[in-house]
Amino acid sequence: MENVQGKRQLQKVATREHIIETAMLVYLAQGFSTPTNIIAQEAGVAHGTIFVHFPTRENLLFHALERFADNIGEKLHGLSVSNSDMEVLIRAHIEIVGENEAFYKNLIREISSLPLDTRSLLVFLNSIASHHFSIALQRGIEDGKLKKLSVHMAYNTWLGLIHYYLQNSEFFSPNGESVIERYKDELVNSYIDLLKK
Amino acid sequence: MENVQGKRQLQKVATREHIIETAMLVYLAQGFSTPTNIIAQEAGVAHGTIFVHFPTRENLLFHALERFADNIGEKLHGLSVSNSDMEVLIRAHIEIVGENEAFYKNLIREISSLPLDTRSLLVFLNSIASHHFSIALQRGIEDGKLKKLSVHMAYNTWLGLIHYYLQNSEFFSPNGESVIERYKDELVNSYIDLLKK
DNA sequence: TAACTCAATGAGTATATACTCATTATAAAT
DNA sequence: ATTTATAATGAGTATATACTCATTGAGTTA
Repeated sequence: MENVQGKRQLQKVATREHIIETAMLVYLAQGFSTPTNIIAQEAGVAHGTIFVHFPTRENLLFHALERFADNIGEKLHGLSVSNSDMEVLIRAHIEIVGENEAFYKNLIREISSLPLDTRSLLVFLNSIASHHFSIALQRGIEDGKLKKLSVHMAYNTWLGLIHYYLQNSEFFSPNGESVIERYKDELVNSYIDLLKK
Repeated sequence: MENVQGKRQLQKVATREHIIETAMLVYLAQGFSTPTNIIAQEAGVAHGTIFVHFPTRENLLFHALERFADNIGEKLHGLSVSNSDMEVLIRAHIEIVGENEAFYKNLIREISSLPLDTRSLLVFLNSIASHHFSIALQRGIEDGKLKKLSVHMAYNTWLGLIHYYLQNSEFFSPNGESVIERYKDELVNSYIDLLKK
């Protein structure tokens, strides 16, 4: 009976899981370069236990980030359901970003210090959003509502704007309030203004 | 005779100067978090010599960044001379960014790990550019060439776009070529398209 | 010339942090 | 019941790096 797992194996899986989940929480609060000893402490395990389950710090980071990316990726896929109108789409998009603001903020700030394999996770997320964006822009152009613009540049402008606010969030929201929550209407409205004929 | 300086004092000033200039070069090539021992090595002085001239690593960093900011700030002031046309202005602006691409790239990537006093340097640079931008936008709106837009949002959109390309430069220019050189026309043209009625 | 001052040196200290491994306690197998 | 396998431990190791300080040797002053 191959599937029967003893207490040992179950415990091992549970510990690994617990470490990943703790790491995700700690990364949100303290950034992705939080040392392994802090994560061990928060998880209530010995420092060495981390390395029983993950060969390196980067490996743990990768698994935690992958899980974030999976969650958000699923939400982004859902954008397609009914949104071919640009304004509706980017409003839904910024809503998702807002729900994961801590993740995006840390990712954007630290991405250049992250290992290469983790960077591809952001590329993956962007490519999902990009696809829906492309369809909505084409539609808007065909309907004569939006300017004829390069999809590529229009999308990068939108991402650039959001990233700029996330990266400089203490400047825009000095008290630690959510930047996206505070500026989403202004961001969506002024971006749509730019796209309109 | 107060101004007479002996060999000693001259030497000290020269060494300090040499360390700052070396640091500027090294920072451009290796990023602003290059360790002090590397800078000492490149400057051909002992590691301890760094701390004869600067109390902390951050202090050296501050002096080097301040010098970058002064140089660029002067160029940015020059934008005012003849540019009240938006397209001319942002083309001149991106030209200056391109001339200092390595500096901007490192600054944008590492700014969240830099000490607070150095961040104000970027705020300072942006406020100079922002002033010229504001004038050009008002002019364009009054002339009926540009949409009525919030100066603030229009400027942040432009900066966001440039920062996005700088931050993701290996993605846009995988071979290490200058991103700004390669994309400046496309960036200026598509941004101006967005502003036009 | 002798005494003194100080810029520069570089070996040494302090700290942070990733990762190792002998040991332990408990589950599993005999 | 005894032996074996292994999850977890935590003290220990290795490395990076900011910063210190006693020492040196050349410049300055008396």
